[in-house]
Amino acid sequence: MSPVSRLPARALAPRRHDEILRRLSAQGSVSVAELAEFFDVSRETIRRDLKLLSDQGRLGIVHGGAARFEPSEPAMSLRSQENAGGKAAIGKAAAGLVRDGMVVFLDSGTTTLAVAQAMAGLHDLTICTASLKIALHLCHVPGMRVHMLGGEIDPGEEAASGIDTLEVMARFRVDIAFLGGGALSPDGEVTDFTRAGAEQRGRMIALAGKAYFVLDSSKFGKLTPLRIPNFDRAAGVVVDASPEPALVEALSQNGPELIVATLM
Amino acid sequence: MSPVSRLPARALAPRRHDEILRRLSAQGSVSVAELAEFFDVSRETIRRDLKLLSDQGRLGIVHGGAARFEPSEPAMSLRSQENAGGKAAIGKAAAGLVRDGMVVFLDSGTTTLAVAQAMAGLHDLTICTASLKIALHLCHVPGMRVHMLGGEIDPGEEAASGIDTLEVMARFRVDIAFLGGGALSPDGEVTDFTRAGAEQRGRMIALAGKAYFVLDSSKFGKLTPLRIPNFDRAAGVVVDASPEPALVEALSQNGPELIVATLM
DNA sequence: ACATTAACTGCCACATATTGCAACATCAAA
DNA sequence: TTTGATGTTGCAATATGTGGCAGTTAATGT
Repeated sequence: MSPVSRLPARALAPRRHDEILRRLSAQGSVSVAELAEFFDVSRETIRRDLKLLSDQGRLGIVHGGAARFEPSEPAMSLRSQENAGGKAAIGKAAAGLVRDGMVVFLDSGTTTLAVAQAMAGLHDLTICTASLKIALHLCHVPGMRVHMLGGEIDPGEEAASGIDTLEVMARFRVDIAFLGGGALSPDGEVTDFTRAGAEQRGRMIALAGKAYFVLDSSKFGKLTPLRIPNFDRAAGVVVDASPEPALVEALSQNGPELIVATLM
Repeated sequence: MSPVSRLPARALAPRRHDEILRRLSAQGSVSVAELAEFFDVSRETIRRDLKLLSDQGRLGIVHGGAARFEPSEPAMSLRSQENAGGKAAIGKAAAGLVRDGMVVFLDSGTTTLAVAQAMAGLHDLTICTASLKIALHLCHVPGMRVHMLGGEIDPGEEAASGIDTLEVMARFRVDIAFLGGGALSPDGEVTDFTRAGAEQRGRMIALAGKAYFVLDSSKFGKLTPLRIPNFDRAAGVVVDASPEPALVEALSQNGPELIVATLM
């Protein structure tokens, strides 16, 4: 019988392996049938791939597919934080705004860390961050290039800041930025604790194609002293619960879109 | 589409190499067939191009094409467990060379991480490092200022490297530096795996008041391809077991002092 | 400008690797 | 136990890799 028609462009073996590992870290498990269809190869080929990766100790084979060994270690660091569910929802919604191939800036903070963890399923991203934990986490996700911004480390944030950070940041062409913040003030603006932080975030709004703030609901009532420059030019604010109507109204006047994320 | 993507039917060799690398960094992998058709040259020619670029260490060849270089090395988390006792001894001895108030450079690697952990008792240090884990660990130790060097993150090392790293590094006045290495060769020199690594370490020897290599005994017999510039100007080599007499002799001829650390 | 040299390229033959197919063994759930 | 899906293995087909060789092209020196 004549062999099946060969597709002109076929994924190279290592490409498949990367994708398999990426799906694993995103979904926790993969099935042979699903992968075979996705790559348009036979199931045997997929099984051979899985066997190979299993021999390298990078996954475990189960009947019907494969599963990862370490049950999401990253989630651990999040669970210790408060409002973990809300942050996860924000992370998922934020990751949904990202397209393959983009250059992404991730600010420091626990909410942006949740965004980082939700991006495991995406391809070919260039990540630019000043956060040690985000860099450490994302550098192990296949197909992501991580650029760490250098500078003095702030122990509270576990992130770099200062002259070097600002300087190098400006050299990136950033498609989308996710920024943290100190509070969502009653007049519909995101505000910050420190002068340096507000300045850095304002700068990033100007640099990035689109800039989103990610804030969980614990930041709603609060007041912090510094407004963020260029706030009206931000693309949106992603939150995990709907704020008071007055706040929503005020925010809509300012410009940025309000995105309320829910768990599924 | 990018305006760069149009090329004459036939391009000179260096032009092809540029385009290949461009596609590689954009797509993660390239196939021989696809490139041959695009440049309108034979597959052999493309393979020769890839071989050349591979010899320069700029990509990795796989069956059917080439992929971005990600040598599937044993993860750092695995390596750190090997010879833990020896590394701890080295760390303690190395920390003993540091005085309060110094500016300390710490290279990436598992042995230098042990040095970082052993420095907990010291005060008023300024730490300069490219390693994410070292920065994350030391930033929580009271009385230490940590400066993270930025750059592209190498997943295997969990550390920054590249242009930005070298550039910023040079701005520090470093009192003492602790460097890793790939191997301690039989002729009494420390050698390295990669061009970039050797260059960065050689640069640091020149910059630091005193530079010490820290190498555990598993690195003794090995051979790696690149010598480290300025090695004779290093202050010493800290190890956890006495190497063969011939190696000791060779090392003493080269200059650096040999320091054998023991667990007490 | 000319000649010489070195490098590049394509073609060929042969070695190797990857993949799909088919037959058979195993597993898991009803 | 039955049944459908999944895993395993040998084999053949196709794609890819390698080295030698000859023709061509670019680079260099005179």
